[in-house]
Amino acid sequence: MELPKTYDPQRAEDHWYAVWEERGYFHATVDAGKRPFAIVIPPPNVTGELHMGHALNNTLQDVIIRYHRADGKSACWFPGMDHASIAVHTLIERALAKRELDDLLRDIGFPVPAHTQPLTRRDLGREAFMKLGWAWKEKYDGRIRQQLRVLGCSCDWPRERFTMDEGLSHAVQTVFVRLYEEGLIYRDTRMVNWDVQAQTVLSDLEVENEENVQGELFQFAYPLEDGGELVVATTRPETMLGDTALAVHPDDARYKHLIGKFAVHPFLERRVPIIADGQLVDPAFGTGVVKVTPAHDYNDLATGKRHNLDVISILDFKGNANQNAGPFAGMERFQARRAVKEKLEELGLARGSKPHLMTLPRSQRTGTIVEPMLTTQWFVKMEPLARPAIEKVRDGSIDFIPQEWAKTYFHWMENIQDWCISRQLWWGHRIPVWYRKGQDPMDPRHWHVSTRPPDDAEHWEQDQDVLDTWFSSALWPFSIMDWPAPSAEQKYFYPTAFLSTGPDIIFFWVARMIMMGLHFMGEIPFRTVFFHPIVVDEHGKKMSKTKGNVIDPLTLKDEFGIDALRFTLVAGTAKGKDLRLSHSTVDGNRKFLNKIWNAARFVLSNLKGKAAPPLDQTGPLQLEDRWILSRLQDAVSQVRRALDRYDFNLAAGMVYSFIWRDYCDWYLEWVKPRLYASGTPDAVAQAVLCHVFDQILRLLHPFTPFIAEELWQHFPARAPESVMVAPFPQVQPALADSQAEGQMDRLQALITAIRTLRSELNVPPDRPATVLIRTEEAALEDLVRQHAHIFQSLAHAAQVDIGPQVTRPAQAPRKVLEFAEVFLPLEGVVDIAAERVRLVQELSRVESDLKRALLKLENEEFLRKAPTDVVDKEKRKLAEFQQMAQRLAENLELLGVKI
RNA sequence: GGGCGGUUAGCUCAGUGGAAGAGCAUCUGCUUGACGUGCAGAAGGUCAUAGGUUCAAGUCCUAUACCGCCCACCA
Repeated sequence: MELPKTYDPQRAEDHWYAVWEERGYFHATVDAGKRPFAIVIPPPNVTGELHMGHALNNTLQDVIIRYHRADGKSACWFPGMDHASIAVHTLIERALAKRELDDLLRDIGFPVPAHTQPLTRRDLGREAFMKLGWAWKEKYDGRIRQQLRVLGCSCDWPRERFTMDEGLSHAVQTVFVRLYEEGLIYRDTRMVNWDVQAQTVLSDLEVENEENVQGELFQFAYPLEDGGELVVATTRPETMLGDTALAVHPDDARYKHLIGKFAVHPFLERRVPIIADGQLVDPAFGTGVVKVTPAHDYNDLATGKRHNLDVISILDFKGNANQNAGPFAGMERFQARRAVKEKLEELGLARGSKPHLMTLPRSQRTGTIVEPMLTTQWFVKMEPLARPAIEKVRDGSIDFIPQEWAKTYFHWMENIQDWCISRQLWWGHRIPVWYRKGQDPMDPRHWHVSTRPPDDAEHWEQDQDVLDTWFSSALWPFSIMDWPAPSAEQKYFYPTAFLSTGPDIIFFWVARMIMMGLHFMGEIPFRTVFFHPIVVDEHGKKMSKTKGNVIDPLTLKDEFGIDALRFTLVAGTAKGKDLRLSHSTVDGNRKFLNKIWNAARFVLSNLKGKAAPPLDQTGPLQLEDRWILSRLQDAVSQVRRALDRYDFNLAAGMVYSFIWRDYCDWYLEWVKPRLYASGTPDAVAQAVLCHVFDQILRLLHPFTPFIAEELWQHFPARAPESVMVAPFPQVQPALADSQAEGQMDRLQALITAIRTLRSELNVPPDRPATVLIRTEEAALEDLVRQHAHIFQSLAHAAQVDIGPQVTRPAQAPRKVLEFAEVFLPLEGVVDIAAERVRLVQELSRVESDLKRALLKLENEEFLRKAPTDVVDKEKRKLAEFQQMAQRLAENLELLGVKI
């Protein structure tokens, strides 16, 4: 039963998770006798690696779910994973190109070519690619699952779902069909963001703008039909191959006479009209002439529509110049740009260039520069969905924490654009639309939109595209509960209680879940959304692979234990602040866990292997017993309050300070004499020690479940059989004892004063001394007399003389408190000069406080306008300061200082 | 170009309009029989700046500066 001297996390962590899971502690059922509390996990990408952000987010969810489970609710954490359509595509295609997937390809029976050339998804074909996707998924999804277990996440594993499961796919199709039938899904040809590498469209959100890129504004001249030239400026010279107009401002005197005339395209057989457009053209920018390329620019397309211009696309879907590019056809887009510039130079049409700061749109996944491209896609009309979703956050039905994110949400939702949901990919939910062969695919009369293929399938062709990954994510809170079929889970667990996620996906995911939940369930998907902080390194820099400052959670587990990491993450989760993580902070919390471990050793060694009797069956409580029990009530109430408000850092901080400061530093030290002094340990002290420690383990369990369980199991007569099923502590008002706290405060202040004197004067702590305490308070006198033994054990006071009659020794270190003066008469250790300096400093501090209080109380406005309790408090303070100042002055006089 | 945060001790952060706080780190003592992964004590702050509201401002308001993050199709 003897515990080792230090805590070894590895053993406990490897052992307990399996036990908990096997006993079914993570499983929650629909139970009318309990209140529900559900969390749905933000499904990790199936091919992903668990990084620090996951560790944080899942730890926070685990803390909350364990807390509510222990508090008697049917607490269900729904786990699952996301198929991550485009992310998986990118990974697989990259691996195919490097020929890293040959083994997997053989596994699925694909004839792997003998050569070692890069492979693409098109080499495989759709069917083989899907097989490969599933094989990939099977290979990697276990890794995530395992990593969540290592973190201690108490997920209800039998409920695990995958976004491409049959059931969830059915939910996706159902939603698509219903939205289509409601007119909220439509097909349209418009300009979209095109990723030339993945060769698919992207939604606006999947485009990341790289700011302040140094580019150039290139100028060149268009020859005019009637002679002369018009100089334009552009950052993308190659698009001139698709120019179908030159635009000037209608009021621009320089060009007014040219409106309606034509320029001649330098390379292509084309007359380019000169048009007037006040919307497009800012006369002050560049040359005041804009080349118009409707096929490759949003503004130009709008201009083209206003003026009925031709739309000539010059790029294919791979980003190469197409047949419309004349002599440049076949060139890669940037090669074409260089070639066009060279050609213009050659023809003497180049008119120089200027450096130009610009913003480059890049694909979130592939990093490639996104091309605006005119294509046909499926869209969701968002505005009608957004309206009720805005309302539910505005009226407080859904809480955002921190609140500030609501503003971001409103801003986006109120300006919401339609959502492009089709993707030219294979891995994902195929769009449930069939087009009748031989008919116009743009004509809805020849469409079959249904969760099931048409009966005469041979006459139809299904849409080739899949849906945006986030389309299925948006349904997650109810699709995992078997929707559209009815289920007891939906009735019981929906709306879920809590969603924790990163603020980076507020639009991608949170907003869309709210919209879809309201639309299809008629009810919000969750009551609270918690946006966790970004984990940054110790210098406040974002962790990134390229910076090389990434900290791997599993490495930290090996080094410090997962509980230490968990506690660090929770303690660092302050609202609105980044979470700075460093090895040293985790190490600090490892020390905290070791401290708890040793407190347990102490308690255990004093129980002598027997269970302590319950509190109410022992004798009367001592002051310190009443005090620690009272402090416990405060800790329990504050931890609960903090967790209820999702103030994670405050909850962890409270646990930390109660255990270390109150329980270990004061209480354990205080009761030692009761345990050691006489032959038999004091049963009351044992009972209190044990009771409080039992409560500590329960408080600790949501944060650091492994060490909590390991210690729980070491206690004799533990009940119940696991800390996981032990009820979370509740406040017992009867144990709150402000009198005990007040008395302990005074005793502690006196003890601290003696220690300070010793320390400042380098009196060895073990050198016994007589302590003199001068006070006018009779009650304090009694209190101190009763606890003389404590002054002995905690302050090495051989003897304590107390009372109003105590005389101030002239040659003794002294400390002045609000309610007493403490003297430590020790021969040969007094440095009178230093003593004077200290007292003078203290006096000046007190006097400045005194002055401030006096000024306030002399202010008639204050007396008239401030509430009476504030005025009374100020008066009390003034009296205290006056008394302290007087005592200090007297003591100084005794040391020969004239005031 | 808009919007949103943040700025309190060396670091990480609390802080309800009514005496500026904690934990790390630092310094000084301590092999006190749970723990040196520890104990005790100390030092350390014009609460970013400037105005304003108030009897009273770290806290509320307005600007400014710096840092960070979003959103936006300016050639």
